[in-house]
Amino acid sequence: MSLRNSLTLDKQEVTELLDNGTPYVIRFKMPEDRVVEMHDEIRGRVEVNTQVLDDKILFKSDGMPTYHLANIVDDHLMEITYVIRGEEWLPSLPLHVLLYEAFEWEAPVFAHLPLLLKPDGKGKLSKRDGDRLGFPVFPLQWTDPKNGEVSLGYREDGYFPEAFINMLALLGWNPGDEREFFTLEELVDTFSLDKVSKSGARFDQDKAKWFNHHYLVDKSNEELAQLFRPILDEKNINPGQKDIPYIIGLVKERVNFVQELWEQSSFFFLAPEEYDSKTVKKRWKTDSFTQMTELKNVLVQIDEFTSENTERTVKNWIEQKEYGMGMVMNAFRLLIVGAAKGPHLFDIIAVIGKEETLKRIDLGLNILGKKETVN
RNA sequence: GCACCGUUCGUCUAGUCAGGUCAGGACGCCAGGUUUUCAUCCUGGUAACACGGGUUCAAAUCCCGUACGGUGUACCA
Repeated sequence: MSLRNSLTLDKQEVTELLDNGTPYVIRFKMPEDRVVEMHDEIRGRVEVNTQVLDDKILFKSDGMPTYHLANIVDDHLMEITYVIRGEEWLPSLPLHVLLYEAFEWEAPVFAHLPLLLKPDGKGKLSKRDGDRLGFPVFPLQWTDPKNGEVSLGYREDGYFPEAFINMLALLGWNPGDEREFFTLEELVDTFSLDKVSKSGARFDQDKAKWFNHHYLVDKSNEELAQLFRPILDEKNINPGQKDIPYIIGLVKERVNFVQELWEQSSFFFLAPEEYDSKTVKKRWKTDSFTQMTELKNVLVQIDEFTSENTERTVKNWIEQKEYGMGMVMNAFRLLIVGAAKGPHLFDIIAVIGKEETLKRIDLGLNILGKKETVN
């Protein structure tokens, strides 16, 4: 089967068709049998025989150039020296090289980057995979102007720009040593095409989270407090005199994202509304009611309600009474936090203050009551 | 189908060009330690050279083949 064009038609037919305004395209006449030698910065020498290439369309029937032509002309005019693009363009490279050659233009250096693969299964990552698996594939949230479809973005998911960039840079590239944290500036200095790997890289959400955790912990408490404040507003929390940066400092190592800060710090602002049933079962024992009642009396007498002071006093009391440290502290934590989580308990009660601490003990004592028997 | 590209722990990868330490690191996972809880943190562990030939004293590394995978094969980019 051959093309019906100026090469296969005789001159008169061609003129006739042209005069009649018959739509036509302009193609690149591919050399018959030639081995095109190309160089890719990442893959090295690549060869392909023109026999397997067809006469590509350069101008569409509407007169507009195709990507292939426009790309070469545009890059040449802009004096582009490096073309760095995804591996899916590699099969088009011979055409592009031949086009530069036909124009007698100097071709730029080409580098074809490995593809980002979907986390499960095979194939390159697509927007649909993100929607399906619940993670973003775009750096920023994006709305398709055509159909209004919204795609998730890493920024909107709570990833820091520096964490995202760091994570992405290491997908398909590495510095050749064991460093793995890079600022943008360091990447600019360190990145080189010859360290780019050839095979596709699968995105790993766990590692992305780990990067974010690293950068989050690295940020100052003040900066994180600024980011956390809108969340408090949203929850209608009035922090009063509470030192938000200090609180952030106590909990930031336990989270990967700013938005997770709330569930790790809500008890600094609100008394428990319910008590985690598993923790109750495990930590609220027969003696707990009595011990907590006694503890309350101990705490009432402390004037300087600092972390160090309450800790010393409470521990002395526990030793004196020969109660179990774990026994008392876990029950105490349950009353203050409502669950078996959170930072150093004495730090927590120092923040919420003596009055609130006593209130929460009363509240818990009322709700949990006295456990009569051990089952 | 054809062409091109690729293939080291579950994942990201070092090592391959200039063959020669029990194949190294990180994430994850597991165990132990620290701790009043959870998390962090520390220590340890788990786990890979796709397969088959060849070259060589010696192959993850060089050569050939096979398998598998990816991409491309649009008047898209």
